[in-house]
Amino acid sequence: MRFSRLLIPTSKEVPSDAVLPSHIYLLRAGYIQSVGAGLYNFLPLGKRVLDRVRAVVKEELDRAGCQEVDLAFVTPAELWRESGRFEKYGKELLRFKDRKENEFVLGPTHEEMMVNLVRQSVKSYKQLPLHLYQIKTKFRDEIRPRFGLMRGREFLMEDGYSFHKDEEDMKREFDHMEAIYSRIFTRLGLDFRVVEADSGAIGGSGSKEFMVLAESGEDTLVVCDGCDYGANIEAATRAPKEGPRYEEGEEPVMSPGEFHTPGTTTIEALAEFFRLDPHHLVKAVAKKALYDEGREEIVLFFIRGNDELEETKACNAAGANELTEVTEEELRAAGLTPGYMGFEGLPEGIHYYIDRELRGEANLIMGANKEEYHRVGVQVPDLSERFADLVAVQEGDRCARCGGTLRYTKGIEVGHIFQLGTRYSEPLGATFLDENGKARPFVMGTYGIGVSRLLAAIIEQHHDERGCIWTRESAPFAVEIIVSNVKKEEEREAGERLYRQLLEAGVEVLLDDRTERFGPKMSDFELMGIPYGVVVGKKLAEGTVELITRDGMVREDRSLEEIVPVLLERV
RNA sequence: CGGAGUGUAGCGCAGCCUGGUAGCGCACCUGCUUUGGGAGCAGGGGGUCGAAGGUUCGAAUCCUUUCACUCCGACCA
Repeated sequence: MRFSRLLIPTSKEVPSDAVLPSHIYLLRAGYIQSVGAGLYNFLPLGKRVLDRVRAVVKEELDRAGCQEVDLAFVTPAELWRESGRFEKYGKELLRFKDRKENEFVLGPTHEEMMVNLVRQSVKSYKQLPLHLYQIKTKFRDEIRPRFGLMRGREFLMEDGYSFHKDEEDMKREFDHMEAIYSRIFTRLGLDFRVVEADSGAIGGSGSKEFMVLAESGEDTLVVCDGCDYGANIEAATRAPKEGPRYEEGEEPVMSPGEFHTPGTTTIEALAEFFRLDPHHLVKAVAKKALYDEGREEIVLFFIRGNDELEETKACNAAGANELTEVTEEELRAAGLTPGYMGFEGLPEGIHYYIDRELRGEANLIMGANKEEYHRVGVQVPDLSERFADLVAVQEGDRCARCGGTLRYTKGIEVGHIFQLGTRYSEPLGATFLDENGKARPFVMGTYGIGVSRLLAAIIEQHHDERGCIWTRESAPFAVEIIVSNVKKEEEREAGERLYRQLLEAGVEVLLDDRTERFGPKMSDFELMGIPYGVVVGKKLAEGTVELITRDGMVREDRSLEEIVPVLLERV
């Protein structure tokens, strides 16, 4: 295509609200245009990249035996009520009514729709397994959209759903999709890691996330330097934390009892007061848990003094939709004693959970539920239903698998696969007849790739101070021919000739035939990030052109005869 | 949802305090010159100043209401 005819509104100005390289460059290079909070238009260049990325996803999925479908974007609210997610999904669901006052939502994900489709058309185990997917716009009314394509409200997502006769076959497909997704991200040139994850609002048992490693990622990952363990902080586990080492006979031993501890409402103050490592102290974290139909209650979480509460884990333990902050006044109103709370002697009816690493521990200090008093020599009773994994893995903790050291790193979530089980098929009454003619709910898996987010992820990982650097399978064009001065007949003609040759060879090529000077053309080339550039200019007199590899801006002179074969070899 | 801030030409901004003909840079159009790193000169087009109401002889400017957007936090496949 000809640059002079393409709508590529590049800009020198850095958009004031953009901070991430991907956001800045995609806007400046004319890939996308902002239209509102979390809403973007894809301009010709952006659309080309989107189509290429989408094509890679489609090609791999089709080859893996998945079937593409396209479901309605507007979905009846009734389906969401059936699955129980109308409430649980919360404010992210954009709801509205049609002229007949029927309620609808814009699809943020399509489990309900897909189960509905399958329950109407699949009746026998002979039709299983079945994997259907679509690549479609989704809408989630995010609380705070930001970072351009990274977290938009409207975005393009590949969502796949597999249906199986049993757990075992579902797990087979889950592993299969892990391999397929890995192929997709590898083809797109991404450095990523597959990590264990929390299942969030989608539900289900096991889930894994595909994380593109980048400083600007919004997710914190825990990785092991000794093995290939990796997990989202929300789901990461560790070997039980070891306490401080003491000399023989130096370990703290306390006889049970209450102790007057004025002014020790924080762990630091308490550790100071007893001259003890916080490892021996029990921290109480209070949260307000929100449930369906607006029900809310105060829940307490007890963890070690040197640990931090991991909210997602805590939320799962409490079975709540959401946890929010609770004020000191609310705590007192519930009969609690902020700063001095412990799990013994709590008022009736207060729900609490204890971190599983505290099970069986003794010689602890914890609040006595009495102003200015702590209990010492506490032994944790075996209340099996109270224990849960509640704490955030910290840097330096030990790996549960190999004992190696755990570290944090940042990642961009570009894919997520779930072992769903019967989470949706059961409430929606989606069943098939097995070999014995018995009705059983489908066992499901669900899989998602953030296609538009991938554009941002690719740029986050592949850019320099001048602009984008697209990878081979994501680039809007493979080659850009830069005619240095189109008013020079010989340069223009040589450029045109090269352009025709590459087109005939089937190369996606962009010809910069604008009357601009050399400077702006080079800057635009660098900003847009097309992998290869060919400068037709000065050196034409010697029968050579300049081949530029965008990644690293490596320049080499090539004769007019060899330039086409050389390019064909590389793209 | 809490805190802060911004809405003036396509983009980035000044003007507002102290009311009196709506400006600057970039971009755009025309002409000439220039052409290997975001050119120069000359001329030109474009804005119901986010919206509604009020005060006033007169409102971008003061007052009230409202909408939108952004940032920080909480939150979030």
